[in-house]
Amino acid sequence: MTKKPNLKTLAQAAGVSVPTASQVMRGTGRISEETRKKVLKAAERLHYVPDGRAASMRSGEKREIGMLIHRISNPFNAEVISGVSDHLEGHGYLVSILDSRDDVQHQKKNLEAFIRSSRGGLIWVPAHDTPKTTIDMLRTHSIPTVTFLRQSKFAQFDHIGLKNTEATYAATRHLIELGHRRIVYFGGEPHSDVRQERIEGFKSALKEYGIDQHVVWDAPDDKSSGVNELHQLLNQHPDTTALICNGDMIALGACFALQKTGKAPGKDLSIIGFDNVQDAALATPALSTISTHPYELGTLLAKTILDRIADPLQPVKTSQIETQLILRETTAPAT
Amino acid sequence: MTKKPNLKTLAQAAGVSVPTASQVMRGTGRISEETRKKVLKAAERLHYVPDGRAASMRSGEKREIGMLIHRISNPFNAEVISGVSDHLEGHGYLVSILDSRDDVQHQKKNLEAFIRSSRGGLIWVPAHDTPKTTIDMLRTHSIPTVTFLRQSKFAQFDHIGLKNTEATYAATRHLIELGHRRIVYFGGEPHSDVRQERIEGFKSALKEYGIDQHVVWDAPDDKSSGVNELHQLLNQHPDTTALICNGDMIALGACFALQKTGKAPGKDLSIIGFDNVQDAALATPALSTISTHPYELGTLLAKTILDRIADPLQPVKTSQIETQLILRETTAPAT
DNA sequence: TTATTTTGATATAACGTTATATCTATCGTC
DNA sequence: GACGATAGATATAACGTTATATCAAAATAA
Repeated sequence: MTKKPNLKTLAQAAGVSVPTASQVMRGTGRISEETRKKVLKAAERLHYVPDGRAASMRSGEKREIGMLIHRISNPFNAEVISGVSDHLEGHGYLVSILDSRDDVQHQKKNLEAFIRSSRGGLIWVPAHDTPKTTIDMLRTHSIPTVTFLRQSKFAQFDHIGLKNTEATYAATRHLIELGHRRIVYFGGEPHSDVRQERIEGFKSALKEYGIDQHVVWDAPDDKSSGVNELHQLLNQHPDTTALICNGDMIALGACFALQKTGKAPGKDLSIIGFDNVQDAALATPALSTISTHPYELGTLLAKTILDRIADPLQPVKTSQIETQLILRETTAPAT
Repeated sequence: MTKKPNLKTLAQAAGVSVPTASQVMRGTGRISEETRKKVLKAAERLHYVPDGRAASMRSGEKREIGMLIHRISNPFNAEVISGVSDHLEGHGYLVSILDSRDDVQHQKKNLEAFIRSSRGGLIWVPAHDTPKTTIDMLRTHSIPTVTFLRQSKFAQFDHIGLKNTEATYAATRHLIELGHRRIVYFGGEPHSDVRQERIEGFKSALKEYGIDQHVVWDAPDDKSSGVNELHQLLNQHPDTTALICNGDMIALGACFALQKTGKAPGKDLSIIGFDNVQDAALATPALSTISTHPYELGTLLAKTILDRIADPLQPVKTSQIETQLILRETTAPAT
């Protein structure tokens, strides 16, 4: 077992000085073709790879971007990650992912380790109820940060969100024009800001059509929750004819629960999801939903953090991604 | 904007020397209670956080473990990640994830960056057809590595896999005992070793019962592929009565395609999946499948890499996780 | 008492890079 | 042939830690 080669080893093997070897490896400085070849050959032979820690410490450059997100297995997030990675890898960055599991304790631990590891930037979905102390920690270390989906109450970071209010407004309006009057907003956590924006659009469409009553039903955003909660919802509000859901998974769960009781999504209850996950199109019946553009969101995130790194003092930027109402088989005129 | 504090700043603020400050922060050495408090107070005030790069470079310790996996959005992998993280965070490690997308180019880039960043260890699902050069790169830098699910042909790493052969043997045998004779192995890439192991079990069960003919059908492991490929499969082999699938997603896709033609999974065609993802239980009809234990797999991975880091020269270890046949509604006696 | 150990701190060097300054040939110019 | 300019290399210091050796003062032992 030979020891790991470093610049000194490499320089000796190539018969040059350490700075020269360094310059060859980085392609900087004035170097003759002859010595360049000598060094590269030696590097090849020794399998030399520079130590990023030392390089980063000395130069101040940080070529690693971290993403800290709430659910790594969420297919929407996976698409975002692809968008971010494709763009940043093209700029010579390594993108690594941390999973907070939407838990502030995990998140804090991860962020502490993150700060210690001195990465170049953070692309972040803050966990629900992220405390001010966590934000302060980030701010004092002035790490270039971009949030997405969820925004922090306590600080101004660059942010990219979805046009949540517009999306649910359009969806609700569509249902109303189909003749629905008893529409329920189904799913999501009470404290979620994103959800609050969506409920905003929901309510304003109802109001516009003179429908005063509105029902909002809290429930976790997963499939089994959709299955379990639907019956209680229908028990308590039996005149419901349509659902705007906080996510596709809970919407699909609701479809499933409905079918179990012999009723048909679309025919007996109109349902609209949110996210347009792959399963939405493949379900029976196919789920009407709101489509977002996660890959483009990822690309935009990458550009935004590069801008922020390039100029840390520029004013904070915020943008919103367009959404699109996709009508499939779970929406139909009210009977 | 004040500059980032370092040990020197901290030591000055506390009125002690740099090594003393360092020792207080790490809780090592002989320190009086009085100076300890002084330093900790100053650290609090300055929001001091040590620079992990410098610490790691000097001490040789690497407190970050990377996972490089083929599909970050796969729910099975997400569970594995949870198991790994829970265990390793308890030992003071940061776990970060890289996504190779099962593409050898992406994988190579990621590994190069990984080596540069000098992490403490790698937990890895090698991409399909990973070339020898990639393995060589890893070996020459002697990074503690554990593979899971897929094993490398070119090198001996610690490895944790599933009892693939046993699993499909048991599943196939169950189908045969239900009276099925025309069973097809459905899904997976031709070059996959994992799949090869599963086909092994499939074939040996058939052989044991004197069934010579066996059909293996190649197809990507996702839902839409299951939808698209099923009809061609049934066209070419119309006497098929049961399917052993390479994954739950393709199995669910097959169920969907079958239902579209008015046939019933279980009744008209028995289907067994692999993985026991959440959707398997929630589907209609509920999918019979093979259950694995991803969280336990993660825990075992964490323990294995810690052992390897503690003693890099110990002999290579390999283990297999038990599987379990879960019978739901898509398996029934042959008619 | 003197010698010896223990306590609590510090001085110094090292990890592997890169930025900056410096140095020596060689070149072109007049 | 003297001059400055330039090409191509190198010496030195610095990034922020921690390991090791050292040191003075206090405590203990002989």
